[in-house]
Amino acid sequence: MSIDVREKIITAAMTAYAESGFQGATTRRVAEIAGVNEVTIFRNFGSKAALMDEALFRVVAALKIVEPPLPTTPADPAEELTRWCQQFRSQIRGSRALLRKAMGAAEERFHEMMNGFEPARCADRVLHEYVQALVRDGWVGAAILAEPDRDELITASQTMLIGALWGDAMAREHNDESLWVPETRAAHRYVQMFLRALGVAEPAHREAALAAGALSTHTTSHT
Amino acid sequence: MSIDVREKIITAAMTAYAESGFQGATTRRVAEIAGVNEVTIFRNFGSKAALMDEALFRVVAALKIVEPPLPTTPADPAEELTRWCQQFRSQIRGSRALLRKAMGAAEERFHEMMNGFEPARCADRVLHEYVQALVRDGWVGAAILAEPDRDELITASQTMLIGALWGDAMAREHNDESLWVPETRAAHRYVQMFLRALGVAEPAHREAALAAGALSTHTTSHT
DNA sequence: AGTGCACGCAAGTACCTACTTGCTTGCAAG
DNA sequence: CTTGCAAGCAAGTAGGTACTTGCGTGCACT
Repeated sequence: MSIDVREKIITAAMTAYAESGFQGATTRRVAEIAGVNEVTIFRNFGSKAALMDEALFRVVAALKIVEPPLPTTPADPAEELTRWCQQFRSQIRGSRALLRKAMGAAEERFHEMMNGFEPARCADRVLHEYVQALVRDGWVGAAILAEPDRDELITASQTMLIGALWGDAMAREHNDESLWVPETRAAHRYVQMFLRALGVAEPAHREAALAAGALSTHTTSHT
Repeated sequence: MSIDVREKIITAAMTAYAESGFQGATTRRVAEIAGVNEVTIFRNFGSKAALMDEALFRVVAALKIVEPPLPTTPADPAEELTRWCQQFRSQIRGSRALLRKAMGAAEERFHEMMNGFEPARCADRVLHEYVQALVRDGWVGAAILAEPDRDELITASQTMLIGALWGDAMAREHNDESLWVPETRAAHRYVQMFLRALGVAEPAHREAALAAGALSTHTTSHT
């Protein structure tokens, strides 16, 4: 049974789908790319829709979970977030062609899949938890904390960071180069502005601030 | 010739395209929606591709230009940007279904169209100019201006704002509600955090700062 | 009244699609 | 050696697609 015919077919389906979308990814083309007879597809998956569903599921699964995840207690926000954002961005970018098609063509299925994963491990949730930890551990600036609408402001900044990463991964080639930060430094810059908006200080400054103020790091560590 | 058959067909094409994409928008369905015979489509546009091209062109054109544009000299950044962002967001949102399909299916054509407009009036350019004006007129905080990479940081914050608006318009329904700022206040919040990241003060505070410093508003008004 | 013109209608062409059927071939375990 | 299973191959089915052709019909202008 060669190595595994199913695997070859699925990756071929991903390729074809990324090139031409669901309707454009003919069973003939998929078979050709996989180096397999067309009937083998139907014997293995039953129908084209079932095959594409499985292929799409895998892509979305690989997309939604960023490894390694953000730590539960921040130590160096700028460094940790930059690494995480770079990883997230490159995951999206790796499947951007397929994602563009799937967002439009398989709207219903795509929606289900995006919501159908263990939420706690999904990228946006992980970021949300991390930012909550930043607030809890006294990283966030007093100016933000004093705002009556601070929760909405924090949520907005998360949306902006995730939006920047998606936009960068998906639309960079659709716009003039001068409107983008060079790819190698992009994630770093987004994180810098994100932290600046939240008033998150450098680790050194935070130590000083915590020592001066009445707060201690470990009082809020449970619950 | 009724009112105008071409118009009816084009709007029908948009509807069908938004529902089912290029391949899914059958000439039969378009004809049915328009209340027109199928052959009339071919007599008027020659081919399905030509029709869809024209429909897509109109949508992209209406999308890329935000009216009213941002002023050339900022007076109240928070107010002006919020209004503009709300408008931009709702323009995207109005065509979000169609855009999702077009981004995937008509990738090549979509790319050409997005780049094919008078650049000076396009949304991202307009924002860019406005931010340059903010810097020029002394709105931006000293902390940012002191950074050696300030240009990249400013570019990054623009990307984040535009990314947030696109993400909000396109993906709001794909995620848990708790991860989003309520629709009515969303644009306002993005702008707040955008200005905070750039260190842009309230108009009142700026007056004071300008009076205290050596800068005057009109010295840098040309070139 | 008469002359175009734009549209409706019915039918048809050529092609591509997902999916099926019946049979052959190779290969691995008993 | 034989049995069974997974894949290849060739041909076919039923249906949908863009697009064409030929003809009838109503309406606007002169």
